[in-house]
Amino acid sequence: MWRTILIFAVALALAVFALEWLEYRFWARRIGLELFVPIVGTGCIVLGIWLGVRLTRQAPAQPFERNDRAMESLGLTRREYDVLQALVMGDGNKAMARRLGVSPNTVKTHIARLYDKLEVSGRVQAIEKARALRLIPSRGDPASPPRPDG
Amino acid sequence: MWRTILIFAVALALAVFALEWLEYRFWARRIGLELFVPIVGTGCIVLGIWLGVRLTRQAPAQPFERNDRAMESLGLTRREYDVLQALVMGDGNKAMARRLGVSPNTVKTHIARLYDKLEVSGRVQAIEKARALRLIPSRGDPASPPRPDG
DNA sequence: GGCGAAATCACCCCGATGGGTGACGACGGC
DNA sequence: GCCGTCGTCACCCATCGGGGTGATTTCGCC
Repeated sequence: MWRTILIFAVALALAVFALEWLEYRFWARRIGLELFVPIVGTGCIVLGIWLGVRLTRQAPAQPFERNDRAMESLGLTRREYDVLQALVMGDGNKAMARRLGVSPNTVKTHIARLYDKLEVSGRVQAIEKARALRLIPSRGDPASPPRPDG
Repeated sequence: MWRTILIFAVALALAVFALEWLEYRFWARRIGLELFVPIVGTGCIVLGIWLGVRLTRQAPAQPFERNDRAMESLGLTRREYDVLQALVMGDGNKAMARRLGVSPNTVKTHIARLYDKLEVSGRVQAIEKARALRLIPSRGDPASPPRPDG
């Protein structure tokens, strides 16, 4: 909000200086006030629209960043995060085991720890909570950028 | 885009009429051009910002409309949609039965039909597909407006 | 070398879940 | 009246999923 006001003030000052630079008094007498004021108004409206668009567009284009703060506060390990991602695919434990190249029993262990740390019971709730904590992207989120740690 | 231009033109015309109504020539002479033009400019910039905000904020805030076309092409019945909604909550069959006021066996029947129609197997996949078809809102979607048949 | 965390796997138990079949009442359309 | 759909419920059965315990290996760290 304060940023908005600041930028607005700066833009206004710039506009005034620009008008001064254009010797607006001369032009106002030359072409007449009836034409000059609408011209200035048009320019200011365009400037305002640009400002408004500029200031309000920022939220929609976030490409999903994993909430690492929540990651470590929960103490999620690498492997638990792996099974979380496999969980989202709708895999059964057996399919997850194949995907991760481990035994189904191992998958079960990781899932149990995952439920424990997320304080949920059941796959659906786990996915729901993981999305709420932004550990994994929600439907419609843009593709996540590649990250060095995987 | 055309709507933008139209609204812009209308707003500009309104501004001109407003200035006319205020007898701007009188005021321009009265308080001086150096003050009058910035005042008009300020007003126009505010108007422009309002327009810009107004015009750009509507695409991201679509309040989720259920895809009724998919609903009927799948042939989902009322009750099947009910269990779908309960499914999203992460309920077990027993909890769903309590929520809907029917027997767990009935819930199982509806769920089986639901899986059949959605061509999935398992709760997670069902929710995923339902979201993809926009039968139910995704995480982060605004609350759905009340619907007479909903 | 010792320690702890992480990862792996096995086993048990039992309730939950998915798949299938059959049945009954209600309701609307022909 | 007959038929199809919907909603409801019951039963069987096989598998899956969640909870718990215990064990081993691997790895980094002190």
